[in-house]
Amino acid sequence: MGTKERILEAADELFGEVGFDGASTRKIAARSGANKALIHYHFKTKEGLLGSVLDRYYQRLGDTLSQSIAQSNTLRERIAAMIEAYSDFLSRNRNFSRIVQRESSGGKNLERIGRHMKPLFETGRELMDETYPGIQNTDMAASQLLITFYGMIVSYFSYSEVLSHLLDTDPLSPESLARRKKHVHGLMDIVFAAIAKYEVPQTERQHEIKQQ
Amino acid sequence: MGTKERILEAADELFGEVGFDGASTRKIAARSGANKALIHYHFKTKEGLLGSVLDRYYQRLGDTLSQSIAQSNTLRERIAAMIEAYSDFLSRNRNFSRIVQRESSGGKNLERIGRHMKPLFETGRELMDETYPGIQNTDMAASQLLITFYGMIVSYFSYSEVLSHLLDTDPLSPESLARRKKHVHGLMDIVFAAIAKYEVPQTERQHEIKQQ
Amino acid sequence: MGTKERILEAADELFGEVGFDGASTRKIAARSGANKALIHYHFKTKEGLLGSVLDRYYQRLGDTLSQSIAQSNTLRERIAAMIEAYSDFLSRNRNFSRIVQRESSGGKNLERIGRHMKPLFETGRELMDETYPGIQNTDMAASQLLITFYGMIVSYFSYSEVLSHLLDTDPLSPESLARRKKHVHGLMDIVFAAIAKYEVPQTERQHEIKQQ
Amino acid sequence: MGTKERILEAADELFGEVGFDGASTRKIAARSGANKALIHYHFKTKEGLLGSVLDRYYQRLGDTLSQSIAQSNTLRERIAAMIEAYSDFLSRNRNFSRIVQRESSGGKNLERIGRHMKPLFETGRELMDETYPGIQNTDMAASQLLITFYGMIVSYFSYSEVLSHLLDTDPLSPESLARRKKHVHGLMDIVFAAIAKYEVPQTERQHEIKQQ
DNA sequence: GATGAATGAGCGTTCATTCAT
DNA sequence: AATGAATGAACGCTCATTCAT
Repeated sequence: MGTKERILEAADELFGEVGFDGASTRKIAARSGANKALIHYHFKTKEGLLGSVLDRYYQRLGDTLSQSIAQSNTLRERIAAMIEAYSDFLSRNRNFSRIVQRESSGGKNLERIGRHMKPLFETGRELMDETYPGIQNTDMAASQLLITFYGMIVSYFSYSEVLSHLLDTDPLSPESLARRKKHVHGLMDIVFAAIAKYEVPQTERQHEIKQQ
Repeated sequence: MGTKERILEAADELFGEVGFDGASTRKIAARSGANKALIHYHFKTKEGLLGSVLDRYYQRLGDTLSQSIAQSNTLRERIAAMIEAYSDFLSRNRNFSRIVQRESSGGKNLERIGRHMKPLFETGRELMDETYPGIQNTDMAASQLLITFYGMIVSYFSYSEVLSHLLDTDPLSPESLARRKKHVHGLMDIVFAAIAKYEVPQTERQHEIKQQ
Repeated sequence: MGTKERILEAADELFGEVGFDGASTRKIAARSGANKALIHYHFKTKEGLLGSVLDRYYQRLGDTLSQSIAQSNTLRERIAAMIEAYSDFLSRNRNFSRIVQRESSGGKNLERIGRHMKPLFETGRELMDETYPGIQNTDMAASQLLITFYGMIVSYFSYSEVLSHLLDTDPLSPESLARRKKHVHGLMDIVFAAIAKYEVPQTERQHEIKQQ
Repeated sequence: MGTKERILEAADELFGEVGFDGASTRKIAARSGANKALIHYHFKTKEGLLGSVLDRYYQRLGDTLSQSIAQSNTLRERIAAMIEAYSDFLSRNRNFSRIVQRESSGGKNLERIGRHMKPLFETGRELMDETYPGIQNTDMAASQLLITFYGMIVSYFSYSEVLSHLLDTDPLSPESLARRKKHVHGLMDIVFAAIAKYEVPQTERQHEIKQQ
């Protein structure tokens, strides 16, 4: 592994552990075994380093999600696969959710995070609208549902350390993770069953008829 | 407003805007109009100041939630009222969710946050188990549902700044907030309708009968 | 002497010896015996410290020049006294000319130096025009003469270290300084004798007559 | 233009603009379009680069002065030509005076500057002593006059940026430069007229007679 | 001749904290 | 309760320079 990669790895860890402001370039250099000045040689600024860390994560996340969608057949399966993949990615990359969690509450990288999430969000929205066309313009609009699913998944990881104070078990143990996953899928089933019954708006139905 | 209170107010704002590490005692002193050394006179350390800010918030949150529950009659209403109150509290106290958001991803205040949330979490769990006794030991266990509801509510605020990049409208405008609220209530209705049908486990039902 | 004053003294010396960029806040702190952070506490920035050093010098220079002028009777004596005082001030404050020398060749303090020199320059100009009204609008205009006198005096000190390579004697020894001074006064005599013969412009002379 | 020459050019500019300490090898490399390490390949150290820049200037200055002297007939004309050429050289090479200005106030290149100026100074001195033999051992000794002329010329350029704050016009505009030049020549005339009357010391005159 | 990576020292500045008053 | 001065540690970053290729 090259020096640049080792710096990224160390920064990833430290940003996750103590946050952007809490991590110093000195500590990052020390952990990666690189010279302090090399960080600025490779990444210009500490901000730039965080940017690279985030870019790397979103690159991987994007790849993971595309693959998971590609392997599914029906639309309904794709939604489930996407949620499953996201959930798995977060549990495999604990630092990622921690970093995004903190940087999303204001900071210089909001725009970068937004830029990265936009295509993912759009893909999810289109997929949902296609699968459940009846939800458009209702309380269960695709964007609302996405935020809800995103929130119920991400929060479990973001707040896992608080949860370990509230629950009797370690929320990140394999058993706990499996239990959480079953809950998410169960809840998805309940919600999808409900919204499957939503009527497609009249105007759209006429439009469909005409096209036939 | 006394100097101590003004310091708390300034710290609250700055911790919310730039995070604990990003806020300096100098800036807090400047914004509150107090002398830098006074912060340590009143709060001993910067950590202690954050602790006081958090304590103040959880004190208010606890009061708000108790009141909202007290004003409801049926169990079902109490759950809804609690979720409603939490949601309103977060939208009225933007800095609170930002601070908790960041401090929950590791940090020295995890234990404090856990300590404050424990009674709220327990109240919620008991309320749910009482209202829907059938969910115990199922995928829709009270603790899972609470995490889910908490996540879908809190995330909307935590990620509001990212959402403003993903949506076409300001997620914190009164209209957007109202729309989100309708979605949360709608989703609650769907989920509660589903779990209301869960059968109470046999052993427990017998137990209930015996108590009668 | 207070700490702030000691910092100013040390900064004065180091700026003179190695220039603004060559002097580090660490060295200034070390030489003054003060804590490094105190420099920024008292002077905000290193720039600000240089500003204070310059202000202090120009304050003293202004006082010195006013006194020297006040003690003279005739106009002709005042000019000589001013030049004499300036010359003495530079020889007593070796660092001052070095600092001004360097900062005058571009830099952030040009405007400050200009601001300080303006009243001195104006005083000199008025004094000359009053004493030798005939020089106005000639090759020997007051402003040109001032620049010339200023240059021939200041350069001797600014370039003294180079001069010590060019001359056989130390240019700053009392004997050398005395010799230089005699030259300056001698040259002044020559020039003043010449410009004393300049005719006052016609229009002005008529004006004078009318006033009589 | 070769890379080495481009580096020299960039260093020249930057040393002139921000001084030796203010100019970094990185910026010099960037401006010249060369690799940072190449500077050390060609000039060994940053000091060495400054040395080369100065050498280049003094080479040109020496050539210019020799030519100007060569084209004059009488001794008196040669002195005037030399001063004229120096003055023109400074106005054509703004960075040169700035660099020398700063390096003359202490620094590691004092000796180098002295070495370069020595022959120029000696030439000037001999020329003056030859032309006005009466000034030897008087207040108007050749070395004093040279320093005076040098100072009144050089200062105008060194302090031009300060002067632009003191005067109403741009001191480097063609008009201002022409006006300054007329002043310098006028003053030279006054001084030369005066020293032309100085009696040659008795002993020397006898010496001269004997030589005839 | 030319380059990208690497280094150790040092930069100006800010930090939370202490203390005497 | 409040303040101005002071402190030592640490901050992000830039420096001139070296070296293998």
